[in-house]
Amino acid sequence: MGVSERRQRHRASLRREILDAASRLFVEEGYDRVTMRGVAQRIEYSPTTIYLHFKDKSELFDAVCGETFSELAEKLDALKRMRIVPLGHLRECLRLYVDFGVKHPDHYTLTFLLPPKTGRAQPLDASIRARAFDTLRQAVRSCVDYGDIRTVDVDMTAQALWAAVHGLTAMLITARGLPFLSQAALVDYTIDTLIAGLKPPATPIRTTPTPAPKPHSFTD
Amino acid sequence: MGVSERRQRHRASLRREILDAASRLFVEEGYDRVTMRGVAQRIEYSPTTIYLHFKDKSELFDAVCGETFSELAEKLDALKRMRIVPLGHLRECLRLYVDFGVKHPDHYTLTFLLPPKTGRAQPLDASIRARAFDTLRQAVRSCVDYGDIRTVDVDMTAQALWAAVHGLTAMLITARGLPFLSQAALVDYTIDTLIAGLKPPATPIRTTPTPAPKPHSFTD
Amino acid sequence: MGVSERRQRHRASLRREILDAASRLFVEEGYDRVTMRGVAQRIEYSPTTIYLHFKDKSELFDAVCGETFSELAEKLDALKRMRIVPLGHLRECLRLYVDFGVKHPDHYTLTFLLPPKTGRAQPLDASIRARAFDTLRQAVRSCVDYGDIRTVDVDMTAQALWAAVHGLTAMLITARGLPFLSQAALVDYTIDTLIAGLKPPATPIRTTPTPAPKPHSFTD
Amino acid sequence: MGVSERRQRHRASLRREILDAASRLFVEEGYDRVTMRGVAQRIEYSPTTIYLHFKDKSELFDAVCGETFSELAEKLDALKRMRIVPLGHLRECLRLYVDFGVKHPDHYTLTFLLPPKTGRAQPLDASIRARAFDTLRQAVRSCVDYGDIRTVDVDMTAQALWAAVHGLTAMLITARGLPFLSQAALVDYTIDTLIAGLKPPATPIRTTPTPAPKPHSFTD
DNA sequence: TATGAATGAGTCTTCATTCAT
DNA sequence: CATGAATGAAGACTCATTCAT
Repeated sequence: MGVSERRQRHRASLRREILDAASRLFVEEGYDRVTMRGVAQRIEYSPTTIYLHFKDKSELFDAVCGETFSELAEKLDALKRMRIVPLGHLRECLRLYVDFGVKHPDHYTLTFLLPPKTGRAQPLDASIRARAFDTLRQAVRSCVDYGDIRTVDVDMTAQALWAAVHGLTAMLITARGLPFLSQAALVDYTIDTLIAGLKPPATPIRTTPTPAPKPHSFTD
Repeated sequence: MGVSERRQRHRASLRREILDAASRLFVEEGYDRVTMRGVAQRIEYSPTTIYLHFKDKSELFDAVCGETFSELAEKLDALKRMRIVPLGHLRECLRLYVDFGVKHPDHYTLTFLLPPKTGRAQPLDASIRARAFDTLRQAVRSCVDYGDIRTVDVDMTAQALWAAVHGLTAMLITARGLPFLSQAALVDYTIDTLIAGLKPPATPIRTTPTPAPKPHSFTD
Repeated sequence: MGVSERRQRHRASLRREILDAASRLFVEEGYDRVTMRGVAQRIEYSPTTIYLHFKDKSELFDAVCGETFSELAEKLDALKRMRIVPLGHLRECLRLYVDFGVKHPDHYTLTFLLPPKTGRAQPLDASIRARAFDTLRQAVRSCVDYGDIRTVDVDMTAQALWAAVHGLTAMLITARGLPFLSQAALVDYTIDTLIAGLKPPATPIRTTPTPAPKPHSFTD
Repeated sequence: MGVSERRQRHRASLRREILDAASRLFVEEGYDRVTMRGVAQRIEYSPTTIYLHFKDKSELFDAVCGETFSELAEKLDALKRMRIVPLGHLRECLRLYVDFGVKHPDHYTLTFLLPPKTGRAQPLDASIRARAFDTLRQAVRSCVDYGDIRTVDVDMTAQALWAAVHGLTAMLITARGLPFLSQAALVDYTIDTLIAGLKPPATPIRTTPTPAPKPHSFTD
C-alpha cells in the first residue's frame, strides 16, 4: 500500500516534471526545435524515461497544450463565477484572453494562431477554440440583454471582439520585446475603444439624443 | 543575345518557381519542417539547384518574406496615391490589410503571424512590420488632424487598430473554411465598430459633463 | 554490478575498436578522406554509434593522436628509468624513436609526419611533439654534461638528431616493402654516424695539422 | 596561321595560369581541401574551363607535382654541372634538397612523405623518388672515390644521408612556423655533423688509443 | 573556346525511437 | 521503473563533373 502509493505519487510527480520542462521548452524553442533529449536533460532523466509516460513527442505536446488551455478555461469559469456586471465581465473576459495569450505565447500561437494543419493535433484545438469562443458569446449576449451593447447580430459582434483581442494578442506576441507602448495601456485602450464603438448610441449611457447621422458605415 | 536573354528569362522563372514553392511550403509546414529537398521536389529539380539561386535556407526564407512585403507595401502606396478623404483612407487601409491577408494567407502568416523566433530572420521581418505599421500611423494622424478621430496618442490608436485588423485577418485565415458569417460583413462590421469607438464625441460620447481628457480607460 | 561491469567493458572495447579503425583509416586515407560512415562500416556499426563515443570527427581524430603519443611517451619514460649511461641512453632514445615509428607507421605518420593543417588539431600535436622532443633534449644534455658529446648548442644538436631519426623513420615507412638494405643495419649505421659526428675531438677532428687532403668541405 | 598561333599561345598561357593557381592552392590547402571551383575562381574562369585542359582533379594535381619536381631535378642537374669538388657537391645536394622541400612543403609531403597509396598517382612518385636518390648516390660515390668519405657500403651511406635530410625537411615542414632555431643554421649543422661522422679517420676521429671501451653502437 | 545550369553522390550530424537489461 | 546502447531516417550543404549552348 504505502509502497504502491509512493510509487503512484512518484509517477505523478515525474509526469509533472516532464510536463513542466516540456512546456517551458516548447514555449522557448517551438515544437520542432524541442528534442526529447532536451526535455530529458532538463529533468535529468534519460530520454527513454519520457516514453514511459508519453507515447510520443506529439502526445507530450498535446498534453502540454491541453493543460495550458485547461488553465484558460478555468480562469474564464472563475471569472464567470464572480458575477460582475455584464459589461465589466465582457471587458474582463477580453482582457483575460489577451493576458493569457501573452503569458503563454507559444501555446497560444500553436493553438490559435497557426493554420490548423501545421502542428498536428486538431480535434483538441477545435474544441478548445469552440469553448473559449462560447464563453465570449455568452458575455456579449448578457451585455445585449442588459442594454449595454447594441447589436443586430450577437455572433458577429462576438466574432469581431474576438478577432480584435485575438489580433492584439498576436501582435503583442509577435512583437515580443519590441519597444511598444505600455502593454497594459494598449490592451485597455483597444478594449475600451471596441466597447465604445458598440455602445448604444441614442439614449442610454450617452443619453442626449445624439443625432448620430450614421450609426456606422459612415461616408465613403 | 537571344540566347543570353532566353537564359536570363529561364533563370528568373526558375527563381520564381522556387520562391512560390518555398512560400507555400513555409506556410504549410513552418520554417523547421520545410526541407530544401522538399522544395526541390515540389519544383521537380534537384536540391542542389536551389543553391544556385539562394545561398541558404535562411536566405530563401528571407526572400520569400521580402517579396510578400513588397506586394503589400505597393498596394498601400497605391492606395495612398488615390488621395481619398482621411477617414475613407484609413478605412481602406484597414480593409486592404485584411483583404491582403485573406488573399495571401500563406505569406501573411509567414510574415506577420509567426513568432519571429520560429524562423530566425528578424531584422527583415521587423523592418517589414515597421513599414506597414507606419503607413497606418500616418493614416490615423491624418484623421486626427482632420478632426475625424479623437485621440491622445496617435501611436496607441494606430496600434489598437492594427491589432484589431491583424486579429481579424488571423481569425479569418485560421478559420479558413469554418462556417463563419459573411466574411465581408464581418470585416465591415469590425472596422466600423472600431472607428465608431474613435469618433470624436462631437456629440459627446458620453454627453454627461465628462471632463473627458482621457478618452480611453473609461470605467473599470 | 555484473551487468554494469560487463557493460563498461563492452563500452571500452567498442571504443577501442573505433579508435583502431579510425587510426588505420586516418593514416591510410588522410583526415579529409576519412568519413564517419567509413569508420562505422569498418567496425560494422551504424555511424550514429560513433557519436556515442566521440562528439566529433575532430574529437575522434584527437583521441587517436593522443593515444599514439601516450604510448611513445610511456616507452621513453621506461627507457629513462633504466638509467643507462648517457651516450647509451641517447642512442637508445633515437633507436626507440625509429622502432616505434616503424612499428606503428600509421600513428607515426599521423602525429609526426602529416603537416598540421591537414587535420586541424594543432594544440594537441604541438604538445605531443614538444614532449617527445624534450626527452631527447635532456638525453643530449646529459651526454654533453658527461663529456660524451661536444656542442655549442644543445637545442640545435637535439633538433638535428631528431630530424635525422625522424627522416629515417619516414623513409622506412614510406619505403615500406621497397628493397632496402637491412633495416636494422641502416638504423644502426645512421645513428652511429650521427653520434660519431658529434664526438668530442678529444683528439680533435682536425686539430692536428691534418695534411688535410681536401681543404674544401667545411669552408664553401 | 597568325590566328592559330595566337590561339595556341593563349591556350598555353591559360594552362599555365591554371597550374599556377592550382599549385598555390594545393600547397595552401592540401589536396582534399582544394576544389575545382576554388581554382576556377582564382583564375577568374568558369570551373568547366579547367576541364578543357585537365581531365580530372587528379590529373591536374599530377601535372602540378610533375612540374614541381621537374624543378628539383633540374636544379640538381644544374648543381652537377657546376662541378664542385665532391664533398662540396654532396653538401650542396643535401642542402638543395632541404631547401626545395621547405619551399614546396605540400608537394614534398605528398610526393615523399605520405605512404604511397594515399594520394593517388604512384608511378610518378616512384620515378621521381628514384631519380632524386640516384643523384645522391652518385654524389656519395664521388666522395668515396675521392677519399673524402669512408664507407663500406655506398648505398647505405646514401640512404642514411637521404634519411637525415629527409627528416630534416619533414621536421621543418611539420613544424612550419614553430619557434625553431635559425633554420639555415640547423640545416648547416645537421649536414656538417653527418659529414663529420663520415669523415675518414685518416686523421682518425678516434685514432688515438681511445680508451673509449665502446667505439659506439655495437655493444649494447 | 568557354560557360551557365544542373545533378548525383556523398559529407557530417541530429533526432525520435526501440530493445535488452 | 529506468536506462544505456544502438539505429534508421533524414537534413543542410558541398563537390566534381557533365551537358547544351
